[in-house]
Amino acid sequence: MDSSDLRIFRIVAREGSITQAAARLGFVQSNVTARIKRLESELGTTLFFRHNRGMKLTSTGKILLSYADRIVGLLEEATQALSATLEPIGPLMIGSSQTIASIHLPKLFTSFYKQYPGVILSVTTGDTQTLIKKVLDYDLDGAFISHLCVHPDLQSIPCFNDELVIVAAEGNFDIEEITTRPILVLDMNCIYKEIMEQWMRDKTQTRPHFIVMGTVEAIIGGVEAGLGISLLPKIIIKKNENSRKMHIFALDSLNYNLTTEFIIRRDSFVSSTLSAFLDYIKCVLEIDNSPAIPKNQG
Amino acid sequence: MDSSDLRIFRIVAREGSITQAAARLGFVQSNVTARIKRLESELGTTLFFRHNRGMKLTSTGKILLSYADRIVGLLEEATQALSATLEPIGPLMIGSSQTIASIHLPKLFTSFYKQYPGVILSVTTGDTQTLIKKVLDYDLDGAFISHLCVHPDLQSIPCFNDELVIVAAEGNFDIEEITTRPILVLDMNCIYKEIMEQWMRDKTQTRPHFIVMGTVEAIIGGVEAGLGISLLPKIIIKKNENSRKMHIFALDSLNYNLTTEFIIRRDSFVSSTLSAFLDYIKCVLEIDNSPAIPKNQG
DNA sequence: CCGTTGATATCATTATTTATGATATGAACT
DNA sequence: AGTTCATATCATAAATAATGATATCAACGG
Repeated sequence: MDSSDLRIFRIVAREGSITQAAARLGFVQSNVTARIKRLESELGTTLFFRHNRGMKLTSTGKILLSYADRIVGLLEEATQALSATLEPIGPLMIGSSQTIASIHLPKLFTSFYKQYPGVILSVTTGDTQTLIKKVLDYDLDGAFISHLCVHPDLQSIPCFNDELVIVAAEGNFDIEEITTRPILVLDMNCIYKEIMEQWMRDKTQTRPHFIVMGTVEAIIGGVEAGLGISLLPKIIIKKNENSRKMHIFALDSLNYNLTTEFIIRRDSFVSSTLSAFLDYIKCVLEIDNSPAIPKNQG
Repeated sequence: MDSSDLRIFRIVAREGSITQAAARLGFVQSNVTARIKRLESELGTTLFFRHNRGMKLTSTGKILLSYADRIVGLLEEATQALSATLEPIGPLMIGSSQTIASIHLPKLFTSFYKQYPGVILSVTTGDTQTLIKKVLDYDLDGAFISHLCVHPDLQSIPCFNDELVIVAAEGNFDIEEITTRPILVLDMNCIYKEIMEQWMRDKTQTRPHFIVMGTVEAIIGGVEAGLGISLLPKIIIKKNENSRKMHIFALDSLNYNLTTEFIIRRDSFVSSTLSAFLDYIKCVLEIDNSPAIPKNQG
């Protein structure tokens, strides 16, 4: 039994006539007759009494009519409910730390854009405080930040979990030695600087010397050239491991992993583009967190 | 949007994979892909995020899934509910007065039998009291009687409404004269005798003389031969008006019309054959009572 | 008695829709 | 680079639905 059968059945039941129903449906009479007969034989019951003035529902038919009404009603309601949700079109302003922008966003944005080609994406990089302010000021729809954010007007979705490693120039294998080197950071507010500061405090008595490099690429270049050491997501190094001349030290502290979360305003109107983006990142995260490919149901 | 689309959609949503869903449905993967894509384009929304491990519902898709579950559930429930109602097969014992049996039952039984060829119909004629007793004794499933029946164990459905007329031999046009004639009746308990008795009491002072003829055809023959007068449903006379040599007098009393009702036991199990028959006569009555062929809805 | 009307049923044919099979594409993992 | 495991595409085959012509059947009217 199919909903198209029920649609036809309903009209026949209401019109009390196959001919009338066919006219109403824009079908030929024989087709409607055949559909009704097929429905009856499929269900193994008589749905109509045939008489020379048309068709009249049997009690079985009346039962089916009540189901048919509910089913067709739900189908229409569903169509209504879904056609209301329009495909997202328009700008979507996302903020991000530089590291996240270079590690995670290219892939994420590529697949998101493939799904929603009408969305005009733009990424603004900056330090955590700047990004939070822009989100609060409605300059950004949302931002990826690596601090835990507890602002009352913001809500956050944990997104990425990156292993952080200390990197040093090739040949610098002595962890004690490298702690004396300057530390290359993006800016004076970045989370990597804070973590390094904390770590150095625990490890050594000396106050670390920071050099602000401005971009991730500049930091990597500086490390390779032996200017200093730095703290970076492991994945950034692994990506082009072969072409890089760096040594990796595992960071043996509690801040070994860095969680990045996506923040949005708690109150504001959620645009269709942002809504789609939120959906999308939630979906991607579920996939990435899923333990393995579930093999089941033979 | 069709229920078959929803059935496929549901499996894909649950399996999280078109390939798996196709396997489960016994379809080829490309078909499922096409159906889902068509559904999406028909609704104008994206129902799934595609990723390299399969498909994941969007929030729009989740909404549709909840509708799909309800719709498919109702379809299954309907199938269940209807397949339980078996086609009636077996004997159906009906009682009837002779007049009703000859006027109404041939047509009624013909069309009923056409609808339910598995039902083995049988008619028992008799007077009202005998029929009532047989129904109460479970010897008959039901009976057409022309008395108002108020027995506590019986319920009744009004069925036919027949105009009664007094008939006399051709040439007997004087109403005063014919009241002196004997009255031909089926039996001493029949309703026609009672009505005539009442009418004669109002009309004349003389006590009427009744002759029991046993069958309707015998009465008609007796009237034609000038043996006496009788009271019969007008339709019986009209049926073969041309071939009969009788005169019709309208009965000018309150019993002008005779109502026939179908009685059944109130309590007993209603067999599928009886249930179908009840349904059927209710339907036929609605048709006959309907004022005209309803013309509507352009 | 016979033809007309107004309904459903049947059936061969056509049109449309659905399913298939082969192949392309694409991302992740090795 | 190659393998694996997904979805997407496309020409074609198979199944299903719609059509048009015709049959049937009961009621009605002349």
